[in-house]
Amino acid sequence: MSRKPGGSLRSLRRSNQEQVIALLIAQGPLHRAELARQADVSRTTVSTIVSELLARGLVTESDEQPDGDLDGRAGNRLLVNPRAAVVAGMNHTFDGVWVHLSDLAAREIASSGTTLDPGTGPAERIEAGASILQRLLDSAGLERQQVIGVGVGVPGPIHRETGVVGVSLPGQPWSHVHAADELQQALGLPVVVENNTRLEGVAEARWGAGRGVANLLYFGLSSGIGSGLILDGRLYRGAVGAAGELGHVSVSVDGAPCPCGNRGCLVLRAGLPAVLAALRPSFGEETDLEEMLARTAAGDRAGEKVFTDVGTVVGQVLANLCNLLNPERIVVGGELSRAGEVLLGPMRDAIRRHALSLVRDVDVVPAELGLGARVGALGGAALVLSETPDLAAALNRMSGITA
Amino acid sequence: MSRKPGGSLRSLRRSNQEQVIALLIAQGPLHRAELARQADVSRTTVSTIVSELLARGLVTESDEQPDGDLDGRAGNRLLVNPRAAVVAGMNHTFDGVWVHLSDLAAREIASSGTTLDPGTGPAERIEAGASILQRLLDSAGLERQQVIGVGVGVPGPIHRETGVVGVSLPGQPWSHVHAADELQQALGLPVVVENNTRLEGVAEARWGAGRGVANLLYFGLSSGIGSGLILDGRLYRGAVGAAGELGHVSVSVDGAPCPCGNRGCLVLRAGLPAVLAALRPSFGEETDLEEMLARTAAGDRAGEKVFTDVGTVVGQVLANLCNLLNPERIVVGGELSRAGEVLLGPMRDAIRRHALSLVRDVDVVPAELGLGARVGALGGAALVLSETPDLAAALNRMSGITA
DNA sequence: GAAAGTTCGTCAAGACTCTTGACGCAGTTT
DNA sequence: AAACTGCGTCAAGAGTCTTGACGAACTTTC
Repeated sequence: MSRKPGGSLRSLRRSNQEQVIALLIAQGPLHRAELARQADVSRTTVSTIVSELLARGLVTESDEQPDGDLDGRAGNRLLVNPRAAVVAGMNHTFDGVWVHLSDLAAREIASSGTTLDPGTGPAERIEAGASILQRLLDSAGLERQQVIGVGVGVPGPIHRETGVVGVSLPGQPWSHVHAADELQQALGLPVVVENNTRLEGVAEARWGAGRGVANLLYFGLSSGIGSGLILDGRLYRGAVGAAGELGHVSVSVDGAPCPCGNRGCLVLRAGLPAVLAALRPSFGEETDLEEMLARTAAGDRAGEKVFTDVGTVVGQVLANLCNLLNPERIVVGGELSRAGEVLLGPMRDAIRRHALSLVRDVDVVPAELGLGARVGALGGAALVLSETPDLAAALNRMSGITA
Repeated sequence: MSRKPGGSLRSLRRSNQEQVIALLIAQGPLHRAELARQADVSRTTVSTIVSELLARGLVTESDEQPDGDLDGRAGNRLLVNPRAAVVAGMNHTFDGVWVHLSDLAAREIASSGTTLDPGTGPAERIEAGASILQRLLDSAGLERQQVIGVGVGVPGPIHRETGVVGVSLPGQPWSHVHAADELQQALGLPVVVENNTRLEGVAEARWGAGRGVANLLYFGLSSGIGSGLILDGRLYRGAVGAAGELGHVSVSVDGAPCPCGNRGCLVLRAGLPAVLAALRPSFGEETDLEEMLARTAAGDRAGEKVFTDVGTVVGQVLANLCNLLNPERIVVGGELSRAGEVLLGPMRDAIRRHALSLVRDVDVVPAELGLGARVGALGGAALVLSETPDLAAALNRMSGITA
């Protein structure tokens, strides 16, 4: 099925090493006797394994005292060396690129980004990302080989097999770029390429409004409308990696024609340009989104009306989606999500009205991690953490720490 | 993460046993040297493991000659004893109950069913299923303990945690029955309860029109409209087990009101009663579905029109669904699927028109396994096969064969 | 038809890993 | 201070796998 579990005696040893590492990653500081109990091996065996891992620098001995709540001698607590191996996320948006470094326990090590001119080409963007990554690694005193993988976000749909970015809007820098290959070459590290919006969903699922939820829909409401589906705890991509394109779900069969070829697409009703167009008549051409949101929140009737309409139409789509996927929670992100309850309220109402009673008991909550390229970079790191089949094995393959 | 892979020396042995069993289940007859190569252990070790498994009756030595295509001595080929462990499926429909017995290599051992009066209550239905199962076991010379699990289909949605059947239509026998508990007690075996339609999807995914497809939508078009989602190779259930209720997806926001509370539900346009109502004016009250389908297939224009309309409306829903889930294939089953191309053609057209170009490259094919309770019973067995985390381990837990 | 070549299955000896039981140590309770 | 509890390590022993060798069975070549 998976990796060979047994095999020779040597692999038994390796397997036990990995189990010790996995326990330390998952549960933090533990002492040898506790490891022995949980791994169901003798304390002696744990001792020999731990001493080897200590020698290789993969784990370290913690000197904190564990607030002894039991009798007897307190054990020497061990933890995975946070410097032994890390994961990275890198998110390319239209504005720029952000890079995030995390340890295996999902704690931030470093995070940084830069803005880029809209005209910047993909090669230059990749270069910028690579140099930020290198800078973060240097400042943390880490070697390249200690990066288990990089989760990279780019705009647009990504073909699952080939890693090529498809076209969503014409004129965007990444169209038809073989992103997986180019990034792999530029970074010299294992790379997973994903859509920005999906990565935001992955980030919310691990650190944000979707913590601990197995079936989660992240709904990104911005100039485009995309989504990230976390189903049974894992990111769902679809056959060619195009799952979650909610913007072109049709909300009225004979609605306005959309550049995509379909009619009545949701994005024509609820995308940022459409919403701005609906707000302008009441607020004037000069007002920016920020202020329109503020005035709507303060009670502006015209603004409320616009967001009620948007929330209702989105809620109708979400109701159908609840019938189909029965998610436990829907996390709403993207620029428009800053409208808050004036948008989420009507969404909840529409779901309550249109979804089956069995599935309508779904949380609809705003995203927690904010906006911008950083969120997707968090998601990239989270994706590597969740999709590396065995983090412990990956860590165990690290030969040792040089420093 | 999963089962402890290493542990003591004893568990190393067990782990190697399980790997040998897993190879034999997955690849059929193999000889010892081949097992040794694939399991990456020495031939000596395989020999000792195999001799123990032979003694316990879990594997048998095949006497067929393997058509030696290589030099050298031919090995004695081994195979899992088909009598060592089996899985069962049991499908309760409105008409009756069907039971299916399969070995671990997914080969049919026995299959049988009976019809039941529509007024029959759940307890009696369970009793009928249990006695058929017992009869099949007896005729195959199998003990109860050799059944790894039973996948049971019942009509209506099933709550994931509690196993209680929810209400879809009033007056159906299973409403509010705690199916999981009652079946478990009656059968005295591990039970997984699922919705009929989902099990049909699972059956098509393993043996029918969805073989080898990781992302599959089974679309059941009958008096109700349900679906089974196979996502990344596994049955998707949703947060409370209600995923896939496509019948009450709304196709027009201000359509006719539906008993479910929503408006414009798909089932009001494409469910069997609605289709029959649309066909009657042209074919008369006395004609049955069978004949109407035959005459439509023979070129009846009025019939064609009805199925074109149904296919188009369904296709519009499926197009949205393709945008959301990007499935690789859609398998259409249920009674109405017998209409064939006159229904599937318009579905394909609608998908081509309304879905994004990235996702519209989806196969739309008819179900292959036919209709009736038997298909769901096949699916029940398939579900146990696919959801038993480690079949080899389950088999290895069998103490030995009595006969 | 015999000899050489290839591969299978098994045996005995040796290597490696884990466990058992004992001991000293560190901290808590009496 | 003494007793108690639990941690970490050591030495001896048990268990599993591997190595290298052998005879057996089948194919190819002379």
